[in-house]
Amino acid sequence: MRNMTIGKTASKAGVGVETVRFYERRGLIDQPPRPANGGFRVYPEQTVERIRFIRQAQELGFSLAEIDALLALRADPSTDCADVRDHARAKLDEVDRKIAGLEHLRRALAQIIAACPGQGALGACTIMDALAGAGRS
Amino acid sequence: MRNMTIGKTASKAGVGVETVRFYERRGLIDQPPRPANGGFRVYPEQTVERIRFIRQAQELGFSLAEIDALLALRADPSTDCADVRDHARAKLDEVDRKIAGLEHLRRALAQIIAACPGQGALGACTIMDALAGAGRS
DNA sequence: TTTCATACCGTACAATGGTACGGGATATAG
DNA sequence: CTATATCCCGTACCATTGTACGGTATGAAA
Repeated sequence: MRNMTIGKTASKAGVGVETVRFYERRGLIDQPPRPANGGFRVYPEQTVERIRFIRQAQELGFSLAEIDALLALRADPSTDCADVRDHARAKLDEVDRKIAGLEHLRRALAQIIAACPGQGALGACTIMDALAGAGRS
Repeated sequence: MRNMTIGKTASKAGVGVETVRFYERRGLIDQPPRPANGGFRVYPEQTVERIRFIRQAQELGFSLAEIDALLALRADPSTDCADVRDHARAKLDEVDRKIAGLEHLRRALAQIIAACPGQGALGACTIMDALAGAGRS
């Protein structure tokens, strides 16, 4: 099953053909060898694994730009495991910050909902008041 | 201070001039009266408040499309406060779902970081293993 | 040999919320 | 009167992660 076409590679990796070409343009996967001038791309099995790496990292919240960096780390023989862990930690911090922001938002929303009388004309709608910034400085 | 130019209105509302025109194109704020044909936009004080409403709602996590709906509710005399509360509750649910997703992610990241030996060659890097999908089915 | 799937390429489009630019008109201050 | 600020409009661009399309070439199977 080695030396696959792009379609075979894409389906094995669980992505679309266009996605593979997109990753190639993005520089996330190597230019595959092409017979002479302009023939079909021929992928080694390794490429499937590389695409899976990309998708897995995406599921862990890494952007393609960050995955670029992870792949560079992986390719560098002088990389220590601690370098990789630093990236993971930075991402964890980022996730924590996002959660904190959303929880802040959640509290604000919950509060204006709790203060809402639940029915009646808009003139007495505390949510509309909150949106209009009634309590602004 | 009524009957302001777009620049004055924008700065009072705390946004850029382009943003005001963008909101107008988007239909979020009314076409302001224009003297005869093609003169300058002249805004009433009300517009400043409307832009503030938009920004406040954005801070509470509403998209411009959702703010469209809120503004329509506000303009409709038959709107009951409960209608507004429904929107706020739907947004709260959405925020809750986002938080849950991020917490899921957080756990996954924390787990691979905890399993990391913290130093050493990449061959033994459990984070890289996790990214490569070592444990895939 | 004909047909069909698949491959190629470049470009445009999707959603979001603006920002920037170019060229021209006008208002306000000095 | 002149200079500068501000306004006008239409259009393109920013970032992100792909997806879609049109036209063409090629490989493989029947």
